[in-house]
Amino acid sequence: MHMLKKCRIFAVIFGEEQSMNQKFEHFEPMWELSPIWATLTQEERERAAQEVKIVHYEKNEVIHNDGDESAFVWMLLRGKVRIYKEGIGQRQQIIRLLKPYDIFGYRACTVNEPYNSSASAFEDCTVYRMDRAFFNALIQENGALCYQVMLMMAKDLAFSEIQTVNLTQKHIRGRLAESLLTLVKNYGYEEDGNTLAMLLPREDLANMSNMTTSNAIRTLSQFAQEGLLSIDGRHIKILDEPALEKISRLG
Amino acid sequence: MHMLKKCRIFAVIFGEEQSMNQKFEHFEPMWELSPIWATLTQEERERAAQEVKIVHYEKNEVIHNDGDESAFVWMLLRGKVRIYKEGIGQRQQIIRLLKPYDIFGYRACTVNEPYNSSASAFEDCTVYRMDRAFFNALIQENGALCYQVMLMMAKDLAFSEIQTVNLTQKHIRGRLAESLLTLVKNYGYEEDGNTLAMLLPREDLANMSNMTTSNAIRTLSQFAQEGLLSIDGRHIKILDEPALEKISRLG
DNA sequence: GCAAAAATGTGTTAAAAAACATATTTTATT
DNA sequence: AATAAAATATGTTTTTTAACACATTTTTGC
Repeated sequence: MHMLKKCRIFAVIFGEEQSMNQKFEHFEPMWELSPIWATLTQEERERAAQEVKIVHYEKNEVIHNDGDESAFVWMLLRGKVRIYKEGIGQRQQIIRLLKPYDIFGYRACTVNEPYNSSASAFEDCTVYRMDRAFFNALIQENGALCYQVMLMMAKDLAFSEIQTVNLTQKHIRGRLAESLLTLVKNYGYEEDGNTLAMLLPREDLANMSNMTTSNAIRTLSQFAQEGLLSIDGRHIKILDEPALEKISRLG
Repeated sequence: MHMLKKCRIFAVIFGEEQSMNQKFEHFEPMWELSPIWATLTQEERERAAQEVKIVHYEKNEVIHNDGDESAFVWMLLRGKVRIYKEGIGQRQQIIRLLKPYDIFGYRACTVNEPYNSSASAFEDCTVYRMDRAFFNALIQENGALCYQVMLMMAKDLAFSEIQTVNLTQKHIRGRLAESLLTLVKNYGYEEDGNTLAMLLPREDLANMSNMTTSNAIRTLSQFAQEGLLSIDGRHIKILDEPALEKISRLG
């Protein structure tokens, strides 16, 4: 589907001004960006400053593939990422969507197994990236970090089990309403207070909701006709969230 | 569906002969039954011997309910347990099936959240049961245990994500074949080498495979007609595992 | 800015699976 | 052992959703 392009790797910059003539954004050190890494000791932070790299991915670039030997753990800094699995006949199921400071790729690394899903960039992204060996060394030596990672996994597991039932038992309208509400919860609204702060193609909405693209388009139009939301290209204004919640709940 | 009956609680017996006049089975201490608990220190083992109770559940008894405040972590000793979620219109989705020495209820306890699924006994069961507070104290003080629990969660998470795609994208035949193979993997065969060592009603097979009971019955009959398996009531003989794998793989 | 490609929108048809109906067999209860 | 209840089996109908077709609009790459 999307081609794998060479990603650009830069040395990590923890607050320092860099001397190269390239233009960089500035990012806080990772232990300030997530409670997971706040558990690192001073010594571990120093090692992290050496080990962790900043990497950029272009829009639609594949970050890792289902079945690839796990090699890295990432924390998203800028942009949005989709985690998905290819199912039968190239239909892809989006498992979850990431926003800045979300961590991904970590499950496969903890068990030294291949990734069991793929990740690709919705838009141009910047991440912190660390080697599997470094991550594993940290979780094995630092109990507080291991505990935090376990809690993160517990959240992901709960979401996945709920998702299984949502996707298998709800009807099309319920599944789409559910996905829209998940997007609201994840990315929130623009300043106007009701436009989804996430522009995504209907195909991705379909892949989140376990339906064909045609049905995502059709059902979204229906919702618009019913006054639950309004559509302006990929800009979706949610007009009646309680009604969407009801549709989602009743299947 | 199934009534909640009062469960019978006995003091834990770690290898000692018990003096009461009731008939007990003998179980090894839990640190000999699972690598998870092998991480316990001597001091923790002594506390566990005090804290952990043996509990019995009758066939079809509910062990915990989706939404209940989490209170216990269990390790199955004898019998089989189904973990499931009620979906739309009382249709239940079996999330996974447990066999002796499997641990359950632990995810909700780690995050102090309500259970997000229900558990009930397929047949008369015996378990080791510990309080949430005790379990949480252990994983917070014992890094090796926390690491083991995290690994277990990583396995459950991988299974759940694979399951989501299986259940949403495969057709009925693929889903049923998949479930049968999961049963084989989990419970194995009787001594004859091809009779599934798990007698379960068609309704449960349907609930594992995201289909109606009628369709589970019908599709199973079809498989029998095609010579992939043979049916004798609830005894299922798998005759052509590679063919089932092919059906499962192709959806 | 223009051409090509991709995405959106909408109607129609076909396939899959649920819902329903009902008979038969098995299991549980008294 | 007799009866009731539950589970199994199977055919028919209806609903849901995918598949297909094609027009229109939007985006992308040069």
